[in-house]
Amino acid sequence: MKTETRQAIVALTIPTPDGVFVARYSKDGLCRLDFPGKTADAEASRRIPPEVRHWHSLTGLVLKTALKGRPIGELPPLDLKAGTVFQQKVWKCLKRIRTGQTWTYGEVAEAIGSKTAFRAVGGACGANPIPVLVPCHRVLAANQRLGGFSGGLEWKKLLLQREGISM
DNA sequence: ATTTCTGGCCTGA
DNA sequence: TCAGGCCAGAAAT
Repeated sequence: MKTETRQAIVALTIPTPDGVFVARYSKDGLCRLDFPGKTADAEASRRIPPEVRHWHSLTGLVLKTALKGRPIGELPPLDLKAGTVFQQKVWKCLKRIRTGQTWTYGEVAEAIGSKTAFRAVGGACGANPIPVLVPCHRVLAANQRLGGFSGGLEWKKLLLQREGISM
C-alpha cells in the first residue's frame, strides 16, 4: 500500500543545541524529520513556498520545545500518507501520548484495536518518519524495559530523560 | 534474575 | 511466500 513517495520535497535545516535537524516538506506538510548527522543535504537557497516557511517556523518552535522536554504547542500539518494504513494508525495514536508519559508497545496495540499486534507496533514505531514530534520514544517494552529506537537508543534515553523519565 | 523459545502480526522483497 | 523486526509471555536456566 505504498503510494507515491516522489512528492516534490523541500528540505530545510533546524539548528538546535543538540545539533542540526533536517525537516522535509511535501505539498501537504511536514513529511520527515531527521536527526543530526543523517544524510543532511542542506538546501537553504531555493524557492520556498510561503506556507512551507510558515510550517517550518512552527516545526522549529515545537522541535526546540520538545527537546527541552516540555509540552509542544501547535504542530505544522503532518504528511503521514507515505505510511501504510496500520502505520498511520500507530503514528496517530502516538500523538496522544503526552509529554512525560509512557505507554508500552502492547498498550499502543490495544489502543488501535489490535491487541496482539504489539510486535508490529514496534515495527511501525521504527518506521516513524517524524521522530520526537511523533513521540515514538515514549513507547517502552513491557517489564520496564527500554525497547529499541531506530534513531539510536542514546536519543531515546535523552529524550525521556528531558521529560523527567530516567531509565 | 536473565536467557531462550514460542507465538502472533505487519512489511518489503 | 518468507524472513525478520523498537514485542510479550512462558519456560528453562
